[in-house]
Amino acid sequence: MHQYKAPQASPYTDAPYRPLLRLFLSHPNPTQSLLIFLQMLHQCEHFPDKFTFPFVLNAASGLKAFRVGRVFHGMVIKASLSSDVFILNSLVYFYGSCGDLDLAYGLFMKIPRKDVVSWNSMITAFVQGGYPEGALELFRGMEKENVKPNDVTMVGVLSACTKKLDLEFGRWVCSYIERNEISVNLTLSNAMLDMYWKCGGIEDAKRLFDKMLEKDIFSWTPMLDGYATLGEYDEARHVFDAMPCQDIAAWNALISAYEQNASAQLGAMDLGRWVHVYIEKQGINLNCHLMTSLIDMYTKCGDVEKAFEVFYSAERKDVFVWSAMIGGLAMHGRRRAAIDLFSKMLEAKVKPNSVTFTNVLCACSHTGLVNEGRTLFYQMELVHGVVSEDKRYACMVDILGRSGLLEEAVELIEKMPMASSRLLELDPGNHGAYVLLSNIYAKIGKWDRVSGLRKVMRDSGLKKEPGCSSIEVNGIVHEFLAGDNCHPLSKEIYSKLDEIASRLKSIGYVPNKSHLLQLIEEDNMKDHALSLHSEKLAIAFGLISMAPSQPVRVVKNLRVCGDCHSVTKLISKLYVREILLKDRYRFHHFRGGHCSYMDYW
DNA sequence: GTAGGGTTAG
Repeated sequence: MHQYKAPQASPYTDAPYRPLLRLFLSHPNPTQSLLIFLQMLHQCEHFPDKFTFPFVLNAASGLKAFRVGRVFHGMVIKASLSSDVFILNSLVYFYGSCGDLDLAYGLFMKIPRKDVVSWNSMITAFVQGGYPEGALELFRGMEKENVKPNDVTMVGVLSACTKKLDLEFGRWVCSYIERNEISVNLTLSNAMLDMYWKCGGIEDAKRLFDKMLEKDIFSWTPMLDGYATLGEYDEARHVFDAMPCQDIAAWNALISAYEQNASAQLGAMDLGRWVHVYIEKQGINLNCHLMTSLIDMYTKCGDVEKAFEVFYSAERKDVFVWSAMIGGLAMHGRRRAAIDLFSKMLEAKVKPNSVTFTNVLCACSHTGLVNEGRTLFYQMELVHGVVSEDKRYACMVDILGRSGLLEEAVELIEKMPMASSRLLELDPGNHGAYVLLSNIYAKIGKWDRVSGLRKVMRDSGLKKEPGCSSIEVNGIVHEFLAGDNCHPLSKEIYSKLDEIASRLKSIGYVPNKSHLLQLIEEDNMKDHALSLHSEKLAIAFGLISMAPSQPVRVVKNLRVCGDCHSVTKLISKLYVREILLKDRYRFHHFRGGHCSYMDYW
């Protein structure tokens, strides 16, 4: 309908500018790319053509800039380019990146002649959007439509297997790749490797890794991560030494693996130190991220001084570094130090966030600094503009409850913007707030509220984790559940517990059964089972199997109960033992009949 | 010109 025009004169081509645009749009910073693009739209008379939109959409995908991408989609339609398969594929990928799977899928379905990239874009969108089943269904759909999958397809499919932890199907995919002679490049090998590790095909992973001729950081990191997660720290160290270069991701993989592993908090301390020394030796730049991980690791392993060393060595400290150190001090009952550090943070003009407040409130909560806690709580919003969240309300309620200010605690609960019935919606996986509220209600005798809360928990299918304690003896981690008699030395452990009980009785100790919190957390237990809590089993095992000079280090997944706390204090005196007990919230250091937490268990 | 792998702090 239009007469022919030279390309540079047509409003629908940017051909003269394309090389320049491409250069700008491949800029590592997509914001810059988009700004340059928008500037060009304003300044030149040419309208972007079909070769430019994929670049532009890519930049929007990288930024997850939904509204910007929507505008581009509109421009595509206006320019009658909405049947171009390249642009459609980019749009599918764009909507997927923004997490809108419905829009992505709707568009995908409307692509008249889908090519393999269309399928791959949609498969990737499903995998990255947390819907691996959809990805696998599409893979089957491709077969039906006779579209031949390529190596990129297989990366997506393997990624879906990894998300589903489906080793069997993952293995089938690997054999499919072989049968169909799909070219296996480094990326695909790495995807296979990751799938094997994450799905538990450890031997397959090792075999594949040994067979690989070419390896990069994406091949090494899963190996490192795999061994560290398995607790095979010697192997992890070998892998690390063999790595041609160790980047920040590798370090983080290693450090976060320790934290997720229960034994990490007990026995991996040596490796943790080694990691730190290695980082220093290699002259790796300790960024704030890594610094935070190290501080966290040291405090979780019980070495506050080492954490302090890291903290003070930092030239620049962001809010994460400060918060981690404050949290670490709180965890160890170093209340003054935690509060002083918070003041220093304010002096350093670092703006506290909600986590900082939670941590500093925890320091008050653990050790009964009721006035400081109250002041901070009310300053938080007024002075610092941090909005209260349920976690911090919980801390404040805890402070008041522990100090016997039950009326004030109840008042605060009533005033909470989120009523107790809404707590589940806020944080469905966390029943800590329930336990706390139950505890408060129980203390003031509001039993109807307690049973009401328990009903909500039961109805919502909130599973109570069973209490479990671990102890490392001679490099082996032993785990105990409450009332457990699976351990080979079970008989000896129970006779040690009997001995402990009679020695405690002889000095006039009466078991404390009033710890309702624990009855709620471990409610399968009856009162008479109080003496069988997992931490007591672990401590008894430590006493019979370790040299008297060695401190007994126990890690419990839940909060330690009041009776166990009192008993452990007495054991530390009667048996002249140093006992370190790490529970879900804090680090108790028992020595000579005292705990670093005093009477605040 | 479009699609792909590890890490992501309290």
